[in-house]
Amino acid sequence: MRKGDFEHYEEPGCPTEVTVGVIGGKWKTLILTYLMAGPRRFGEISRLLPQASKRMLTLQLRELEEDGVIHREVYREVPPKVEYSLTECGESLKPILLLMADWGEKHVDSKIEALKRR
Amino acid sequence: MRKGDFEHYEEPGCPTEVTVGVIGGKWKTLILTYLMAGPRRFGEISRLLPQASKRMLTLQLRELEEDGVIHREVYREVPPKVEYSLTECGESLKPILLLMADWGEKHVDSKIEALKRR
DNA sequence: CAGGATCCCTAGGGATACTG
DNA sequence: CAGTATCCCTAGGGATCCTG
Repeated sequence: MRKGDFEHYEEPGCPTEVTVGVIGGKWKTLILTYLMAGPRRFGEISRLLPQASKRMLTLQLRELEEDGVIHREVYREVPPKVEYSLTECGESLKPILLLMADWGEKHVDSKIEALKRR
Repeated sequence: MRKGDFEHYEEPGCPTEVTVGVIGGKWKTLILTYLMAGPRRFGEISRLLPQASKRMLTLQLRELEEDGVIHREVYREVPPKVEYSLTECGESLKPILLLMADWGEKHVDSKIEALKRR
């Protein structure tokens, strides 16, 4: 089991915990958002998220894969090529991801103000 | 500015980053979800999230407050009483929170299976 | 009751080097 | 290109004690 992650699933708790467990990682929501537009190669995702190291990106992608929301397709070529895409389960997250993009767009200004205040 | 948090807001990036910045903390989504039902006292939230220490809860609540999604009402009584509630801005997150609860409910079983596999 | 302040530790994650 | 493997460090967070 992933450490600290949903360790008490015997007790129901709140269903939201499940969703947070899947998309709650540091970069996961952003990765999934970018994948909504279609499959992306590792390097593309890396360039879209310059703040995330390749190491972290790999780890987050592995967990998303384990949770069944993204698919990893390896093309055995030289040089190697790997494409990540949303699974059907991942597609079912679209409504959430789209609402999050909407909300962010509407509140970007006040968030920037909040950050400057600190 | 909060460390590591949206440090490059000069460059637009993805709007979703804003939303993740606000609700992306370890316990924030859960806190907000519980507050949807109405105001809650600190102790109540703490009991709803036994895994979170009081210290962490306080920190997360402060950030949610700074971001303007929750309101902190202090009743000057003995013993002290503090109630947290969603602001109007926080209420606007409801559609997202409700979708997340839905998604979690539908995928709780497969998530448990994924966890057992590890 | 609802935190604030300190001390302290570990595991999350960066940097670098290497490989199929 | 798309990772994996190591080393290494720091800051995130637990535990404890204190207070308005």
